[in-house]
Amino acid sequence: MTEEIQVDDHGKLKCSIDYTLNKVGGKWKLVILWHVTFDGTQRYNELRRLLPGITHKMLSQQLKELEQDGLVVRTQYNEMPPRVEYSVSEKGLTLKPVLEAMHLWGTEQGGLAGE
Amino acid sequence: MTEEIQVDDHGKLKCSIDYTLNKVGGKWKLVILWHVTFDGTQRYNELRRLLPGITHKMLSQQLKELEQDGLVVRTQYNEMPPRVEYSVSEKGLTLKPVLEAMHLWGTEQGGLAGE
DNA sequence: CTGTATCCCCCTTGATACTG
DNA sequence: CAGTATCAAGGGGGATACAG
Repeated sequence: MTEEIQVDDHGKLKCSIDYTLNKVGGKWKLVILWHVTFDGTQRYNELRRLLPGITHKMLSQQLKELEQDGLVVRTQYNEMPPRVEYSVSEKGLTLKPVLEAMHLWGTEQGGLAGE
Repeated sequence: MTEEIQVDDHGKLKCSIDYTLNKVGGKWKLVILWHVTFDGTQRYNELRRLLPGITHKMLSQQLKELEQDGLVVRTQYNEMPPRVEYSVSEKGLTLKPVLEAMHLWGTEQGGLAGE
């Protein structure tokens, strides 16, 4: 299969894997999606807690991109102090198979436990 | 699920997604694995053709890491001119569900075709 | 053909301070 | 609490040359 490789005008590869990586590639996005998908709606600071090592800037940046791509939903409550919640969108839920496959692989390959 | 977040001594997240990203994250590895998995064994230069935009350095570097992680197998023929073939390993095949999930998602979200 | 080594630029990321 | 702005630093990645 896949004998025909799709290439655009600039010579860039256009395979579906590539497309997916462009949307959710990088160090953080899939982990963020994992949490909002399986742990449910999270506040901004809760996400910080869940993602040790992430910086302020990275988190807000990645969240903004995920929101712009329609993968997460941002809900702001105009209270004092402010409260903002992030949840997975319908579209974001379509990534569940990807998340589950990666979770399963990481688990089976010994990613967790006393290593 | 997953209320217990695994963290190591250095405060780094230790979830299975994270583990997987460490092994096959980045711009190229999953695409390389896609090709050797579904298009079969490939020579070095064939891979270059299949991955428009990749540089010499990146390809050999990524291949080396994939080989060291046991995900691809490198076979060298001592001929003249040299010939080296890369194929997916048994362990590499365990990533098939991940590749398929990402391929499906990329396809459904309109990653291919006239966009 | 299949790499490795070197140099170097730039882009991502981090740290910090500031805002609503 | 939930961000944004700014600046600086580091390293990932590119171009090129060289090697087996």
